[in-house]
Amino acid sequence: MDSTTNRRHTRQRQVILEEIQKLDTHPSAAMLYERVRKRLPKVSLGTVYRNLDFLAQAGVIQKLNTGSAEARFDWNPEIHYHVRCSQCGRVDDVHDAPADLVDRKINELQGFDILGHQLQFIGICPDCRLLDQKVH
Amino acid sequence: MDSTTNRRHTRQRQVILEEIQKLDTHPSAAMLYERVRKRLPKVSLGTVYRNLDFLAQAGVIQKLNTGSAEARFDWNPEIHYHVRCSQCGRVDDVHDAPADLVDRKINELQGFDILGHQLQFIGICPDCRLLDQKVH
DNA sequence: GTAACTGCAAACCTTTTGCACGATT
DNA sequence: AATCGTGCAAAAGGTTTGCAGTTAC
Repeated sequence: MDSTTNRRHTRQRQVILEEIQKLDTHPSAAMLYERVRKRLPKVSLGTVYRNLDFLAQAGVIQKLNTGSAEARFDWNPEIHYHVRCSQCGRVDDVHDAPADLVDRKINELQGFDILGHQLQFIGICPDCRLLDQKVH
Repeated sequence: MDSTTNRRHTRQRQVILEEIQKLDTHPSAAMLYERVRKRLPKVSLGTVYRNLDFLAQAGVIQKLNTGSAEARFDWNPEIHYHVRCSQCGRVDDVHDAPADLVDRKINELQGFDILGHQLQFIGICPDCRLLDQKVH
């Protein structure tokens, strides 16, 4: 699927995109599969993966690598930052931190051509902290 | 393996640590397994995984989540930044970028207790760029 | 009509785990 | 002696892929 490839507009691709765009929770492929399946019961997990990769390649959405094994997807392809809870895996966007913590004009670093960057804060989310307090 | 657990000093743990500390290449578990096996031919991959997790938990080394499926390990547990090549997966430390790009004193963000952060630049490494030029 | 896309299932890859044996304290 | 760690193999979890049939253009 290079840039010269024709792209076809399928119902599956459309629904997958719509479902991702409804969510601010940075869902995994499996979470999206569940939701898409409610609208297209015969859709396969393979199709979900293929389309998520396609959409990420095309720059329509963003694929996040979190600490866990599974990838998460973000409807917003712009560079922005995330906080991840080390206990439950919840991923939120960062709103109130400075938007340009990292200089976006860095385009060369130790011989690398820099294309982008990812910044992720790790912490304990409010829900997990409350749980902790009840346990101890 | 909580903090009250007794830790035993085994030959395997020692060798795994030594091998990681020899490398600046941020090896994966499988890469380390190959090297450790040259010194301890009967070592198992499970033992490598268990010890890498143990050492990371103990704060002796650092576990990195890169873009790919496999985790990489870094003998240096201090916060520092990485550049990853999106083509070959090579991971280098960032030396010449400001060490404190991100304010380490951020300890609260949208209700999260912040424990740390990870910053990773993504780009094309010198080797892959050269290859590209030869192909085109 | 043709190339792209899909569903299905099998395969793949990395990581984890159960268990019996072995080693460290 | 107690229990933590290891080797082995099987299983788990997430993702990719081959193939034959379907669909968009």
